[in-house]
Parts: sequence; structure tokens; C-alpha cells
Amino acid sequence: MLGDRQKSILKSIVEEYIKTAHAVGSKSLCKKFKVSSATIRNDMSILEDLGYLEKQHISSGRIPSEAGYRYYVDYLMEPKKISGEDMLKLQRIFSNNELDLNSAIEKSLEIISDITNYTSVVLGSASKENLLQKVEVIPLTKTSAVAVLITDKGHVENKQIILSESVDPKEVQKTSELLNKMLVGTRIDEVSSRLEFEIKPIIGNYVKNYEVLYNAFYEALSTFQNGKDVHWEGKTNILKQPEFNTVDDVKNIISKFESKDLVSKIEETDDEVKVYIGRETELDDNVTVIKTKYKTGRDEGTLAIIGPKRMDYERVLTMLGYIKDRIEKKGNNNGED
Amino acid sequence: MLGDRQKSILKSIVEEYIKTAHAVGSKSLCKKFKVSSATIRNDMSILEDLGYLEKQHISSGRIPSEAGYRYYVDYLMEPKKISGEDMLKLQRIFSNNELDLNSAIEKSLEIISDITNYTSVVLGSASKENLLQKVEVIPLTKTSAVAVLITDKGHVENKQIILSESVDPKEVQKTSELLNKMLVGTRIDEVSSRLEFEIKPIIGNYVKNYEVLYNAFYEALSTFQNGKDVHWEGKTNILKQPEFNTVDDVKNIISKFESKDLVSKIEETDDEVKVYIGRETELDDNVTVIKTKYKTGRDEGTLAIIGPKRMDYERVLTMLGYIKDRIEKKGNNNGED
DNA sequence: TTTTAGCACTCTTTTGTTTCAAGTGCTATT
DNA sequence: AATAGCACTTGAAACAAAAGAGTGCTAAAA
Repeated sequence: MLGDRQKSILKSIVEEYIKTAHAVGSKSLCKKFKVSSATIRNDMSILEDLGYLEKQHISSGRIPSEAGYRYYVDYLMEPKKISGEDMLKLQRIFSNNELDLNSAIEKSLEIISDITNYTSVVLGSASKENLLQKVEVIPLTKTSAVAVLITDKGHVENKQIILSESVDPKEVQKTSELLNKMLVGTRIDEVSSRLEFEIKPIIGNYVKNYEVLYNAFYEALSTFQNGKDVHWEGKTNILKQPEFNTVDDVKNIISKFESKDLVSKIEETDDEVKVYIGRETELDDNVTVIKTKYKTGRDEGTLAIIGPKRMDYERVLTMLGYIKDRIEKKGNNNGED
Repeated sequence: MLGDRQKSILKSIVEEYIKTAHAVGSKSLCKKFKVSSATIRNDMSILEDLGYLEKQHISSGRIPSEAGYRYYVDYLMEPKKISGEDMLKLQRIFSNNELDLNSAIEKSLEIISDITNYTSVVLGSASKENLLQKVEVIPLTKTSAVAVLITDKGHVENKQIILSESVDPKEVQKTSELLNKMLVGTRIDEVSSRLEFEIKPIIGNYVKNYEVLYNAFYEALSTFQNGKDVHWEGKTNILKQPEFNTVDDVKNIISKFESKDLVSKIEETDDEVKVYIGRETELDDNVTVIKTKYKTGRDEGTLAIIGPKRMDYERVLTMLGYIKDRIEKKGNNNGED
């Protein structure tokens, strides 16, 4: 469908625009293709008809459309090796055995953010697959205690519990023992229902005034389920991109970054490294998100790089892929039984 | 030094500017003071000479200078009662006994942010006064464990520990028992030094390969000390203020909000509710911070409201004072022994 | 059939000019 | 001490003109 020169012109325009953020005119491509500007214009016009290029106004040069980026990512770009310098920085992190996995992940994304000037996000391991490993209740005063919940993957959540004077510390102890006995090994996402249907019916037999306690634990567990671990690197980097040059653009993107359902929008993704452009991100029409899931024996989570649509796709894709690999290797080495 | 009318004019200008964000001209004050605009101009000119007023350009009206706001806050403004509606919302939170203190604090600041359109921050209790209550080590795999530290005020911190294969689980257990025996009751800010000078010298007698373990605990404890609990409400509210109307202003304030030493700059403050205007904030010349420390039997922390310099001082001051009181009352009721 | 040269046309950006409204500072007068 | 009057300054808005970049189209050349 597209001629070779047309593909090549599209590729050049995308890459030039990624580099400079300026619309690309026909003249600037003459030397490269050894044809006249009129020829380039003809091809550009065809590419525009096909929806791969856009004009900002009638006499501007062309910029890639969303479909243009898509075509570039799917068919035109070539995998790029990570530069020696960048590679060195990343290797240093993953070969450091003193660093635990989470710190290594955060550090490596910090580096990506630094060298690319994009924003990265790590979404901590989804809690579903975690099994409850231990419930601990530490009394603080007569009327308060703190409940600590630990999963087999090493995640910890805690919640203060307010008790009325009427509750005997011994009863608290009993409840905690009971919960440990009955809940250890349960999947986190099943804890609530087991608590309600298996424990609630019998807890009254062992513990007086169990209701206060039951409610407190129920709440503690539910914060566990909702508490996704979100970690940002270079959150304001995106403001350095020239496309965000009006007050409204900036305000808009910032409030999207702070919005509460951002996490859920980033969360669902594939095992592979995938590219979501503009509307595909469901986040903001002006950004591209490149993301992937990592999965080790004991942990899983999502890595995402957020940048402008004119993102350096080749570079980010390779780097993110590399990091994913290293995370999974490191995770499996440390975590295997 | 200032005549009565001059004070009153200053007060009017500050309040008018707070309300409208437009420079105030001499004519607009004529009716109120029943004098001619020339008279007002004379007084304005004196107020400007004294440094309380500024002009944006030679023929604009006057706006308060930083010193002008300061004078207003110190001598002119009058405490304002909280409106019935606002009061109701706040009371509802603090009279809800099911809510633990932290949730109540967060909810009440959420309300302040909502009704004022400013940004609020809660800095979780400074860790210094906390005493270590319990150290717990939960093994996960052969080479990893999670350390959980709990203080008497109910704060919990955790850190994954990576162990080499060589470490016997029993040794881990021994170390944790030793730490519990020796460290419980120690102030958090003294834990590091006791660990280094009292425990390190003797731990070798009880535990083989103690170094790996020692290092792991050392690191876990230090994250405890640094991990301040920061909670924002209405983080992007400040962008709604008309003074942030250029791209640079917005980018600037946003990156200050994300910067890592913001916490330390907000942190140090007084027991009373205090007002920091512009440069006094050491944060950004264009904002005002109103903040205070709250302190209960078991907890302490900092509350801060960040807004433009033309902040509604009277309102925010009373509301923050009220919340501080309620927090301290609630905290002492629940927490007393 | 493809490529090219040439030219008219469109649109943005920049610059300058004019006009308007707001508000001041100063001086002479009450 | 307060006021009226007036010249003066400035920013904002509206408008015009000119420059620059790049296109689309047509007719000719390869």
C-alpha cells in the first residue's frame, strides 16, 4: 500500500519531529531523498490522505498523526541498542546484590527518567496473589492497638484500631490468635469474604464483645486491598516537553497525574512491553505510555514510562525491555526456594 | 505611626485584593471613606513609602506588599467565626468516634481544601519521640525476610532483608530476640547509635555471620527515621488561583511541590498557628503558608495550608486553630492511659 | 507514468500604530 | 488637611502591514 519512499518519508518525518518538535516541511527532506520538494509534497499529500500525517494549519509542515506514530511503531522503527553509558548505569544497579528488588526497580526507573526526561511510574505488586502470612496485634494503650498484616511476598500493611474501654486485652489476644489460625495462607483478595462468612459466625463463641474487634480487623484488611504501592520518578519531567506550553495544557496534565483513577488506568497491561499512543492511553490524548508487567517468583508489578506522543520510542522500548528482564532475573535469583 | 484612616485604608486594600485579585485604585475607596480620591491617593502614597503597598506599574492601582500583608496579619485583621455550614462539616468528623485520629485529620484538611481552594499538607508525627515497641522478623524464603518495627505510638515501618544462603534461620531468630531485648523502649532517634555502639560489639558473641543481619537491620531502622508520613489534600488547588497564570509560574510552583526538601521546609514550626508570607515560607515567594503543630498524648505532627499570598487569612487562621484544638482533644481522649 | 519547476495562495508570526481606560502625581485652591 | 483639576504614564486591545514558511496545482520535462 505504501511505496518504499513513502514509508521512508514517514519514518523521517516522525523521527525529525521527535527530535525537534517542529513540523517538517517538504524542502528539508530534499537532500536526503535526492528528489525535488514537489515530489516530497506529493508523497506527503498521499500520507496525509491515508491519515498518517497532519497539518497544524494549511501552510505548515506536516506532523505525524496518532495513526502515523502507530504505523511508525508497528512497522518502521528499528530496535536500538542501549548506549554504552546508559547500559553501564543500569548494570551497576542490577549487579549490586545488597540492593533489594524494590530499590533496584526504583533506581533503574530513576535513571530512565533522568536520561530521557520522561516520567516513570512503578505500580507495586498487585495484592491478589499474596497470601496472608501473619497477623499481629500490638496493644498500645487501653483503648488502642495496631494491627499488622504480613503476606508471604513480604508486603506489610498496618492499621490502628480503636477499642472501647470495655474490651479486655486478653480478648484482643484471643482474636488475633484465632485469625492467625484460620487465615494464614489465604489469598488477600479472599480474606474479606472468609472473614465475613467463616470467622464472623464462630468468633462470638470465643471472644466477648467481638464486634468492635471484628470491625477493626475488617477495616484493616480492606485498606490492605486498596493500598496499591505507587512510586513516581521525574513526575514533573513532562512539563519540560515543549508541547506543554500553555497554562491550560500544564494544568490539565498535572491534574490528570494527581487524579485518583490514574493508577487503575495504568494498571491493566500486558506481559510484553507495549506502546499506547494518545487516546489509546485512556489517560490523556497528548501523551504516550510505554508499559509492561514484570513478574518474579514472589512479586509482580507494572512499569510505565509516560512522555509526549513524540516520545523516543526506539530508545524507551529497548530500555524498558532490558529493565524488565533484569528485574525478573534478579527477582527469581533472590526469591527462589 | 500610621493614622487611623491610613490603617483602615490598608485594611481595605488588603481585603479587597484578597477578594478580587485586582489592584485597588483610589476612586474605589472614596465612598467608603467619604473623602475624595486625592485624599486616598495621598494616604496610599504614604503607605507605599512605608513599604506596605506596591504598584505593578506606574499607573496601576495598589496591591499589598509582603510587609503589607504582614502588617495586616499582625495588627489589622479581625478573627472571624467559622460559618455555621463549615463548622457543621468539621464537627461531624470529630464527633465520629469510629474514625481514628489520622483519618479524622486527613478528612478535616480535605474539607478545608475543598472550601478554601487552597492546598493542605499533613506531616505525620515526627519520629523522634517515638519509642521502639517491638521488632519482628518474618522469614519469607531462604534468602529473604521482612523486618517490621513498631513504636509505642503505633507507627509501623517495614523493610525487606536480603540474606545470603549462609545465614541460618535460627540466627535470624536469635538476632531479632536480642534486638527486642535490648532496644525496646529506646527513642527512635537513638536507635541507630545504640545499635552501633552497644549492640554491634556484643552481637558477634551470640550470632554467627552477624554482619549481614546487622547491616540489614541498620538499614531498616534508618528508613524508619527518614520515612516521614506526608499527606496532601487539594495538591493542584493552587493552580486555580489567578496569580498562577503563566506557564512558568505553574511549572515553577509544581516542581517546588514535588521537590524533596519541601517536607523539611514545612516541618519546622511552632506550637501556635503561625502565618508565613512569601519569602518567609522559604518555599516560594508567591505563596503563604499557615501552619501549626499538633501534639497529643501519643502523636504529633504538622498541619499546613498553602495558598497564594492573597490568602483569606482570617478564615484559614480560625479554621486551622479550630482543627488543631479538636485534634488534640480527640487524640487525648482516645489515647490516655 | 513519474518527477520537476514555477507560481499563486494561505496562514502564522512579528512589528508597529493607534486608541482607550484606569489610575497616578502634582499644583493651586479651599 | 482636604480637594479639584489636569497632565501624564502605562497596559490592553484592535488593527494593519510585512515577512516567512510551506503548501497545492498546473504545465512541462524525463
